[in-house]
Amino acid sequence: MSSAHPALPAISIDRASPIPLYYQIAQSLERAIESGELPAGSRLENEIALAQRLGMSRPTVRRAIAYLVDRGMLVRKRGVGTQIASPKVRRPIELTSLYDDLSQDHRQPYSRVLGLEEIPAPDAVAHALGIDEGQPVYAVERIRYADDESLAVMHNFVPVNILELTVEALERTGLYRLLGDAGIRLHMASQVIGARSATGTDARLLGANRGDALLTMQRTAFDQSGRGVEYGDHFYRASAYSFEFLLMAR
Amino acid sequence: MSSAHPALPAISIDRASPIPLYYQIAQSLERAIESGELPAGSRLENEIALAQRLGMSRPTVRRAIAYLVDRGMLVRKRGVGTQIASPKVRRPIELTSLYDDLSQDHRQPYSRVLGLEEIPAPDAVAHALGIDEGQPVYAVERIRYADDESLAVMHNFVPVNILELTVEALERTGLYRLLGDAGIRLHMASQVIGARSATGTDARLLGANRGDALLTMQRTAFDQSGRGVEYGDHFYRASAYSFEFLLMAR
DNA sequence: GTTGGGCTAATGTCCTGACAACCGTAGCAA
DNA sequence: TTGCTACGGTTGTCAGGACATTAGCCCAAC
Repeated sequence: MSSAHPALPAISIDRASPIPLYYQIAQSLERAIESGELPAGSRLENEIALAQRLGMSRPTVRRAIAYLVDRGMLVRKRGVGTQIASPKVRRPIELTSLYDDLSQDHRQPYSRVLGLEEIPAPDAVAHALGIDEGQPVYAVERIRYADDESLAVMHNFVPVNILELTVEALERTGLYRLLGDAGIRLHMASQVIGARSATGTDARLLGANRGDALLTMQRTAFDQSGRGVEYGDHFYRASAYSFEFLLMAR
Repeated sequence: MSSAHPALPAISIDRASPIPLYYQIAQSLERAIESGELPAGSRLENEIALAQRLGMSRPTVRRAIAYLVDRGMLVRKRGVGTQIASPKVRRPIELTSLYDDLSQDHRQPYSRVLGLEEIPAPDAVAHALGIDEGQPVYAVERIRYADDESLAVMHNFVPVNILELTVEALERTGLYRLLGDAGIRLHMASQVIGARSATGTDARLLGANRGDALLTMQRTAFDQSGRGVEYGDHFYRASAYSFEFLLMAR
């Protein structure tokens, strides 16, 4: 039941811009899809026609489309055409989302720094980050609150040569923002998620009860060159927190 | 410290094969990397040289490299070159892994089917899958064991028009294998992971104790056209199970 | 009614060629 | 010694073309 006449989205291209043409096309299409100008399920123009209409080559248009297919916004079927994917599947995966999804809620996130020191990397941390044992790392202990309710206890380890950490900066903007500001772009993260019951110490830190269910996560984040940038070991009040994310096949 | 003379991996190409050239190159390179012929950190030949040596065009070689960069096996830096990524970051994300990672262990997985029936889709299930409420779906309840130890209780819902389910098939090969055999290729999955304490019923099913920490997961899986294929609501003994996976940025 | 062939339209693969942008380094000049 | 510049090497972008492969449809033949 897709429309027989594919809509012709308005695509503005600036050939003088340093932004690559394929990326400009992709963004224009993305906007048209998000705005509903190209409704889910409808067909996109075929590559040849689109290329001609925009006055550029087919490979460039193909690359733009491939980019959007890769993030799940479009679906291509050989011999058939290209369709706009359903909104359900459109969400991109964000590395930071596991961390900072709070700020997208209406709740006000806040982190209190319990401790910040420079220590030789413990074995487990060094191994995860791929650095030598004993190399100096920052060790940070924080409690995360949302609306005065304690949510999580977070332990982070960052090699000192990555960036400089201060209590003020950590409480102001959060660790991942600081990494980004230092020019470190995260590429992938290895995660382990589990659960356990709260010990007395856990409970006291979180203001919870002994035996309450906790959600635990260990994560190692790598930058684009594969260098280990941060190792974290956290636990969350299960009654107040859950992880939500998309996994892509392959 | 990368080698000044990049190694020249043996790459066998069959131009008569229906397998795309870029994919043949990518697989050859992948084998060379996995085997250690191309050690982590070493530099790859530059695109031009590689293309000439293989007797094919630069775009084809570029596509092969892009494929491997995308799955984290290679790291490219403009103006510098292409390096083999560290093994830590090399593992691809597998949708099935959250399900079937047990078989990669030495432990013997086994699922017992407690119930299999055809029911009208409950609201939550229909909403997750993007189908109309009341549409017929299979409802499966299973217990997963590993070495006679109960691990998880799994509830799955699959639209009946996707494939035919039987108790025998489910106990023989597992749901995801059945979906694959039916020609359904999973594309992405939305997941929510949380934790809670076991109720009396939970404990009885799992052979655990009331109040034990449980790891919970709800997942909706979509095929390549964005069609909802399976919804699952599971809980695991936290002492025996954890989720491990890689997240890629973007 | 069913099957099979052929046509059409669309995406998939691959080629050649050209230029741009970027990184590191070597060399030169202040 | 320090800082700037120029250059070589490498990946990034884009054009235009050719042919292959696939899915869906219509229609003829059985």
